[in-house]
Amino acid sequence: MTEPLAPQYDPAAIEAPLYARWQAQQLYRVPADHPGEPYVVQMPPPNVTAVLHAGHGLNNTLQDVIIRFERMRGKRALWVPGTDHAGIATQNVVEKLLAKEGLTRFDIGREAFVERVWAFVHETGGSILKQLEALGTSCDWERTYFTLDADLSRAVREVFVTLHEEGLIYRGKYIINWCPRCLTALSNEEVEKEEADGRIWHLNYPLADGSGHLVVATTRPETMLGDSGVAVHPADPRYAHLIGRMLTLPLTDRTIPIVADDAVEADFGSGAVKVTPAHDPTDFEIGRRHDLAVFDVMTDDARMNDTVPERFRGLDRFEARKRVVAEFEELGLLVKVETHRHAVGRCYRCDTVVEPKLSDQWFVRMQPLAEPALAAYRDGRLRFLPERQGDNYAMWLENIRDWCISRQLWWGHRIPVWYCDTEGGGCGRTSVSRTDLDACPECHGPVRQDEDVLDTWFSSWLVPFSSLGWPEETADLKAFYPGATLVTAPEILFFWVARMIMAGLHFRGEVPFRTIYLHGTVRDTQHRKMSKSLGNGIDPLEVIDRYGADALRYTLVSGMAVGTDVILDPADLDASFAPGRNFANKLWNIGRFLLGHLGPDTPKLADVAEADLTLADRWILARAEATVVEVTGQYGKFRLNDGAAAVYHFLWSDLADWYLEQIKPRLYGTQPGGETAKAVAAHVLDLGLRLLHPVMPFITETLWQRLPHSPADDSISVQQWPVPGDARADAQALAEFGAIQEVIGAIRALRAEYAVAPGQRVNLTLADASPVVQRAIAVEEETVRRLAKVDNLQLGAAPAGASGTVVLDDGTVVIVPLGDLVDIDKECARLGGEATKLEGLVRSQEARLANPQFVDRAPPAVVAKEREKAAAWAAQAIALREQCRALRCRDQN
RNA sequence: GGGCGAAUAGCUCAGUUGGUCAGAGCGCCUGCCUUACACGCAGGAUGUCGGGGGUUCGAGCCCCUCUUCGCCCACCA
Repeated sequence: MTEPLAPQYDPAAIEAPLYARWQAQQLYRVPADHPGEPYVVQMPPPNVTAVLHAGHGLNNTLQDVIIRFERMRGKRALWVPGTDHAGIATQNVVEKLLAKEGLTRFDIGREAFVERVWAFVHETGGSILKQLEALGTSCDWERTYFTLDADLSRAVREVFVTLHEEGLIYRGKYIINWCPRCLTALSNEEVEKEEADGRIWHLNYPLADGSGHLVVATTRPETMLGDSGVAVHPADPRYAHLIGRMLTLPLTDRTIPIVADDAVEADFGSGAVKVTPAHDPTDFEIGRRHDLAVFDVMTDDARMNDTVPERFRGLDRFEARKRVVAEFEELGLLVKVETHRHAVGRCYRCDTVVEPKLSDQWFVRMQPLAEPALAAYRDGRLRFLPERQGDNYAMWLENIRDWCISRQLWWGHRIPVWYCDTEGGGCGRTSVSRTDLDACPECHGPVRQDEDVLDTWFSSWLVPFSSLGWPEETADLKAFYPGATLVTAPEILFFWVARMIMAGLHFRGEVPFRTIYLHGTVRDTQHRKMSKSLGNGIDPLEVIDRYGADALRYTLVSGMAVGTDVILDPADLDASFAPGRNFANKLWNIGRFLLGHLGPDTPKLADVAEADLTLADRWILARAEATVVEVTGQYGKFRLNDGAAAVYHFLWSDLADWYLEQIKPRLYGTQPGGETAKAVAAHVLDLGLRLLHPVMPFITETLWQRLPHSPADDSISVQQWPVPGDARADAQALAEFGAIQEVIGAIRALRAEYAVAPGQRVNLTLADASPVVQRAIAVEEETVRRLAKVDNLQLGAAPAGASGTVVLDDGTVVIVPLGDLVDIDKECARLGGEATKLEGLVRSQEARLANPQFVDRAPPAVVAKEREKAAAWAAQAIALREQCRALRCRDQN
């Protein structure tokens, strides 16, 4: 792999072959006995049916940057990939496919359906992992897991049975969230609340004895068919006399009692609440307290069932609502309708309005699991980035509710519970078992396994240890648990992150990771989340195809500050990915130019005599040193964007714009010292490439392999991370070459201002040159001549004739005689203007320094600094005025 | 209803403990195809740092308040 670089940067041509090579070399394979301190990152397992989207791209890029950085730092860096069986999501996908054949899952039956899903998963599932490869992800693919694999299933079962034994899993009849489209229960977290403008109907319920009526307010009139009471607040004087009396429930032949309950808010609505125990969690509790009857009036798909009067049966809940309201109106029992803003819960998978439903489900008692998880946060064992996310975490744990884990689905881990039915002549025993049961352990009669499966998250909350072989005490488990950092989106903080922490503490006694980096979301220019339905998504594969994975990665990383979103314009990929695309192209050309001059004979920096180093050499080495410190610090703080920006600046501005320009004559052989320049250039490019490698792995590898001293068949991704001392700190070189840059900049600005033809050479006089400038010019005069196209260069007094002038911060006066190009009056006006500005600054500065409050209270260092500033400005202003006078004076001669 | 966050150049955002902090990238303007790169080079313009008050010798940076967005949580039917 050492052919010369192609003239054109073609990411497609380098990326895929490199990835294949890394895989073949098993660079990211991490056995348990791998050297180094462990650093483990668990990839948030994408849904097995998922297609790569921008969110995956961002999430996995960030993880890859972190893992590559830590790997190069000598850690035993392991990144564990996997996929999630994604119960509801996957089942929905396959059901849709079936629907195209005109079939439902009930038509083909459970066994055939599950087979069908497996076939689908084997056929198309997991392709997202292939897509991740295009990003350059350096995970250990040999460890790829699937949450329905036998070993992870075993862990799931072990956890279920253990928690059950500990009394932390129970079954019971409660109001749960029910999705009438998916036909399953959902956990609280799986319901997305959405504020919506709704209505609230005030309905008249007549007293049974005809002596009056009571008005109830409801947002869901259709549920009145299931009412079994009306509740008022015990201390509400309006209704005190009615407590205990009976009402006739309209549209039905039922009589229901009026009860008093603290749960009622007297101020809201009419102060009287209709109680529907089967269709509302609060009502369920009220019903329990007052022993009210329970009327479930809906089918699983949210139609009115046979318990309601015939004319309502079969009606969808929203149809039924209209019908009920209409009938109340006809009967003159509709008092009023008001608009009302309230939260509506929707299924997070299909967006259907969730129905509170009374049913038998399995739950995990969360309080005992939440307490240690909260303690781990409070005592600092967990760290959130951004920090404020920790409050979210704590708040959720403090108000935790039991977790409904059973799902009425077919795709997932079947609940390991077997019933010995009494109707079948059995003993009625319920068996919770680690192994499949064929017969009742008690009476040896036939058993029936629970029909339900477990919530998808009941397997993914275990992956920090189940992916490492648990419940076996494997070498992997010892070597890689606990992990170091979790990188994910805040959306799954409760679904996944918090639960992993609870499971980790409960089953392993340690938090599964220490740092939780919750990154932002990729959004469009209107700040909308990218989604398929909005059609505003960016396809990472298309971006990779057009600009390369490196360009995608750099753009994402550089746009991602901790705690912020990344905004990209899906309609303008060119503009969106310009930063990464431009930078990658620049790097390619830096490589093409520099590597073309380097060869096997290029000396190592260590073999270059100190005395041979020019100021420019020392300067770029000092810049490299500073960049090593900066980038290492920023990556270490997960400020990946700041780290990336620092390398960007080093490679583009310092190396390409200045150093490479400076050494050209030495490279071309028109000046001596070529070998030294090559050695320095090779050295700092090597450092820069290492620092950039975590962000742009492909192009850095490509260039690095062509550096003179890179071992053959080696990879930059397993090289050592640069450390301070790899280059060298040199404040003097920074200052002196900085002065050269200032002088050149001043000349260029003058040239531009006076429209000096690009090829035209000018003369230069440096008056009042500071010591730093003098020292710098003594050794880099040629650089100034060449980069600013200067002919004669002299230190001393201003020459005769019209000239342009710039006064540098250190007082050095840069004078470029420009003859006819200069309009003396204009130049004087310009200089005078600048002088006036400076004099203004000096005056305000002097006022400040004359203020005893400031001089006494501000730290001496600050005061001294302000004094220096004032002096420097004053000197500059004087120099400007002086130049103006000199200009007019010379003009007269 | 509660909690949290954000408002800085045309756009997307940095600005970590108050004293060169008014910055970067993209876009824009001017001039250049200078034998690595026009996805480039050189130069340049642009901001009462959301409004108002306050603390301080000194405030994008701290406090109060208002306005506008966003996120999370929530059993007032």
